[in-house]
Amino acid sequence: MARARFLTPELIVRTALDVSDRGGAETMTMRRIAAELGCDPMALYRHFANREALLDAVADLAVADVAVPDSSMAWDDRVRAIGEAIRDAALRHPGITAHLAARPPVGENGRRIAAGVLGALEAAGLPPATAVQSFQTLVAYLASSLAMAVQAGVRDRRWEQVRDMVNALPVAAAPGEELFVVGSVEQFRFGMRLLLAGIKAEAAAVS
Amino acid sequence: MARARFLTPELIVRTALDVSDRGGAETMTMRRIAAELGCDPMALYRHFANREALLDAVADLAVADVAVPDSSMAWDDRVRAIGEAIRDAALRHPGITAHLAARPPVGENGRRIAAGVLGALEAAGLPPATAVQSFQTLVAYLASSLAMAVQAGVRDRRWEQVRDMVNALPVAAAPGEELFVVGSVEQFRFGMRLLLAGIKAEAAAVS
DNA sequence: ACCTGAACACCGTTCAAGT
DNA sequence: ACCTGAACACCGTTCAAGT
Repeated sequence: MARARFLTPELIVRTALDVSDRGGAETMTMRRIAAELGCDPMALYRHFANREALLDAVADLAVADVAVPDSSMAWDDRVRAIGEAIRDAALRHPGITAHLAARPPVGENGRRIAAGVLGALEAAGLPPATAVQSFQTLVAYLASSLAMAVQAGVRDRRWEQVRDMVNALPVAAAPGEELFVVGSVEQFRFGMRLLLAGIKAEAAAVS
Repeated sequence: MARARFLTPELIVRTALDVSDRGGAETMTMRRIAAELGCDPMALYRHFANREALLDAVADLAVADVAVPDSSMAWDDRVRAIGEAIRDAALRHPGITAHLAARPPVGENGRRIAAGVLGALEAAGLPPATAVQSFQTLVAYLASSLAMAVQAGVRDRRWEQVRDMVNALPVAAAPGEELFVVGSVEQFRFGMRLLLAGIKAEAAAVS
């Protein structure tokens, strides 16, 4: 093995995301990533303080290809588009989604996307303080939705318990089962609709 | 040590929550819980299939004292009250909150609370399918909010990065910093307000 | 029937050493 | 300057054995 300093943060992060894409969250260990790179586990600590810092960078990379629409698009369509793009990114990289959901990424891409959402909310006519609060609410909803979408995607006995519990709730009349699927796109869009309606009400109250 | 079968699921779960309350999530290991009980780690596996199953039970116990208001209370006040009670429970048991947020509890208490929320949503005049979708949206929002409330509560250098990122977002005018606090009660209530406004709009569209 | 103990196959990370 | 290797202090869980 060449001893040249071939190790860069970018290469480590890309390799870690690769490992996670192939084997899931639990395979993304310092030892496994190092093995993939052909280096000693401890070499990674030259570039990241610890495992969490590395996972932060991986989470930010996972949302790298989330596009932020420009202001020619209506503000609510912008928010919807960004939300769907983040959800798609999470489904493409399920192994890092739990980390993504647990802590909003504060790296380059996280900040870029956050600025896009906040811009849309200000275009909605919200005063800055309300825009930031709405932004935070959207982040909270998104985070859980990503995690749920991924968990619903894997065939998981444990997650089916949640779906079964929701289906067993006492409702007056039983609609089609497809509506009850936890983590589905339809469910995701319904939640976005509620939040956007709430934001519109805030904007209307101001103007 | 007495060899009598003193070990029960209830005692194990209560002890685990105790350990978590005192030392946080990372101290809640099979080995540590067993040490606290004065038994062998493997004795726990006689009552729980694995660590995840045990944590599920601990999460359900953590929301045991969340009260569900009866139907004399207005439906939206009921939803708000349950939300705040769950948030309070999470803050009282921060060590299990990440698990609680990652997977809605499907135990006795989880089902009881779920039925309470769903009852309130039907009282709002939503048709069953919409009520279930609204319920799921509330669960998603709540889950993230709990995790964020707990993370904001601990003095955590990493979490401060998130707050700093939000504060650094380009807004037209800078409001008071207290509005920007990620995980605050005010922020939590604002999100509930958005969702309840959205649910009211759904109910109005039906009637 | 219920609990134990040793063992397996891992972890993240520290520290002293190599080149 | 950068990487290595052994070691530390842990994990969850399997399996065969004890009483």
